[in-house]
Amino acid sequence: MNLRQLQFVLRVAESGSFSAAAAACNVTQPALSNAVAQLEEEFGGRLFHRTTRRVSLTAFGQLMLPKIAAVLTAEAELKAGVRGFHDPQHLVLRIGLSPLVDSPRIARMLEPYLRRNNTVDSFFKECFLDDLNIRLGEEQLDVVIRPACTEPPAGTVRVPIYTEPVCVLGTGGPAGAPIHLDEVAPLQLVLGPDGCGLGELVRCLFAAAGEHVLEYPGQALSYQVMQDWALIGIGVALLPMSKISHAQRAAARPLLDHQGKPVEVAVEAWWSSVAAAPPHLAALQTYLTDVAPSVIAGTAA
Amino acid sequence: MNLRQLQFVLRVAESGSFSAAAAACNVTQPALSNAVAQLEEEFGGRLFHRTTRRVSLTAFGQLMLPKIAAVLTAEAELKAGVRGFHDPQHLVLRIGLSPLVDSPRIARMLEPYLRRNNTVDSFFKECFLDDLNIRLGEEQLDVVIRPACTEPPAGTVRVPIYTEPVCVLGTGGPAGAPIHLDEVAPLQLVLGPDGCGLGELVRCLFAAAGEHVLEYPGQALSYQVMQDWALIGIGVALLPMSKISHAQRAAARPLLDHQGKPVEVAVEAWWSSVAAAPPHLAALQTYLTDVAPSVIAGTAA
DNA sequence: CGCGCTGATAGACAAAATCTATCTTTGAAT
DNA sequence: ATTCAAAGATAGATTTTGTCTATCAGCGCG
Repeated sequence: MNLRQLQFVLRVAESGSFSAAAAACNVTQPALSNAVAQLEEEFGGRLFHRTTRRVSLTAFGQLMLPKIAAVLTAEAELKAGVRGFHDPQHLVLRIGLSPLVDSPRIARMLEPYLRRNNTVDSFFKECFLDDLNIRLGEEQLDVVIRPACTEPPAGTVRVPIYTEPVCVLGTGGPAGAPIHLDEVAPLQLVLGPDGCGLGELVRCLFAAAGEHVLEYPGQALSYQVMQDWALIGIGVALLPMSKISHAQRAAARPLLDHQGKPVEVAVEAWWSSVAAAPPHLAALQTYLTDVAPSVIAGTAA
Repeated sequence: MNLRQLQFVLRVAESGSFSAAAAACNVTQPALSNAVAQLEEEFGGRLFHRTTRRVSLTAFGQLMLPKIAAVLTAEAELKAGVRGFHDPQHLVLRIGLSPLVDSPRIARMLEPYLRRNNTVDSFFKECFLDDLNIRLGEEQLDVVIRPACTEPPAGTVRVPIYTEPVCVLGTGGPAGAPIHLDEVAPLQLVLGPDGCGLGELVRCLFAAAGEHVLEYPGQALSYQVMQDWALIGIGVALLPMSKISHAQRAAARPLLDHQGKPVEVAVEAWWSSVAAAPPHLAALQTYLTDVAPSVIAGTAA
């Protein structure tokens, strides 16, 4: 038994003719004839009385026809469900954010997309990096925006969104003056909440420069606490500019790497390339790839 | 799409393994693997997440699985009809279920009946409440099992089957601790697929308590999605305990009404008192009335 | 009694499904 | 960290299935 045979039977019953049914199904008459005969063999009984002039349902056929139709209806509902999934009436966009990312900037970046797609409800969820990956994998989130410090799992698309300078607080040196990595390395570092990406970022940075990280044993529970600790001299804090409170921005010193270039944190959007993407998500992905960077940079409306 | 592919998908979902499913279907693993991949291509999205250690349904797969099962059930009914035509001893029992009911529990409840009446082939159909009523009226279903939230149409027999507690997810409060309706009322509610009975139930509940329902404008397409949304904080989800995934049962908080009593969903069996009942259906009706509640309660063998 | 219409049959060909063999990935155990 | 085993993916060969064209056979009509 297969769906095609059932379809053929239904069409023959509708049209009362094998030839007409074949034409309606875009197959030749022998193909349809064979298929029906094969099904009848499997069922152990004829579904149709055939004369060369007239085709009619047998008693058996009359009994089976509603059941055959039920199978095809269920198939149609399945197909409709597939289509409905790709074209849902209600559109939700679930965005996961690392605590490290500058969420106002992301909101600004998404504004044109959300304005154009005004039926889309967006929802932001801030979580640690591991959690972001898990939720992306489990399809609880559609897009994740996070620092680019590690490789994504296989089947992940990554698109750069923006970069911002990493600054140092608590060195005691001249406010706002750039500072080299090797000047920071001997100082004790105040680390932030683990898993947010900042710790990894700093460790990567130091490893790349061949420096050792001197970590303060305590762990600050928020970026604000890191700044407070840096202020009272427990150690120095490394933070992206956007996470430094306005009161202290002036004091923050841009970090330079061993080549004298500003150290930046690169923020990317990640999403799964294997999950089915309904149109509003596909549109978002295109938007993030093509438009978003220029919006962030301020070179587009 | 063909029936074989659908069968494969169902078996993979059941067994959680491509290899095991292949063995169960008497094909080699690559054959099954290809067939599923081909269906996924046709559907435009993955049905399963695969690692070499674990296979799990995607969100898309979770939505499509009931529809796939519906096609295969319809096919099985057709086959049963074919058998029944050739062998009138062969009897069919068609049971409609609201998505809200705990189908494993129903299967357990029916087991003694089916063991005693072993010439009866039973079929379960999951449909929305409206659909259940229509199909009962049209005699496409013999019995319907559904929540008791509305009055049945005239000429319907109703028999209580079981009740189960309604729980709340996503409140952020202490895991497992009972929570009052008036604590839930101010929170935004994530609603489930419309027509399944849950929405009606919740609205009845709140109306009875004189509370207003604050609905999240989006509509989750499955109970799993409701839980996902509750988990990421979009709102709180009200669900019968049996529909909460095992991983989250511990976190679920039993709902209490304004009198401090646990809120329960009452599940009933409905059938038409006017339709002629062949002996195997009459026996079922007696069984449901006299024996089933004690089987469910565990007070009978 | 042939004629025309319709469905069945036959053989060739093309498409698909399945098989065996092998590779790759992943999660766990050492 | 490294290794190992189990599970799914991939490749190429083979078989099966489905469809086509061409033709035959039966029924009803003039």
